[in-house]
Amino acid sequence: MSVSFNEKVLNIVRDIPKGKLMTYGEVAVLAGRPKAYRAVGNILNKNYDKAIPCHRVIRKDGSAGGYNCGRERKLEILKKEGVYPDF
DNA sequence: CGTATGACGTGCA
DNA sequence: GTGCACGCCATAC
Repeated sequence: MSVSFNEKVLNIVRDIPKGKLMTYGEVAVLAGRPKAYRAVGNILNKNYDKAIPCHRVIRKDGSAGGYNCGRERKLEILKKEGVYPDF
């Protein structure tokens, strides 16, 4: 394994285009571990990077979940992006 | 190494 | 629709 699951997740999340929403499950699948959605959240939580739009990663329910910078901030950004999860 | 925790997901009452 | 329990993976202690 040249790359760790952690790097893959961060890479995928970082590659999320503006106005696009992704769920932890989707990211986990693209990372190669469809059942590691738990780990995906943990990785983002501990490895939150400024270049990574983790605010574009939400739950399957459409809920924002959480955000290191503040859950409200996440919703604010999503709303600004025009991708507000109004499910 | 084993237990506990966490930005989750699904199932059942 | 809401709440609780179980399962899954990675990290921390």
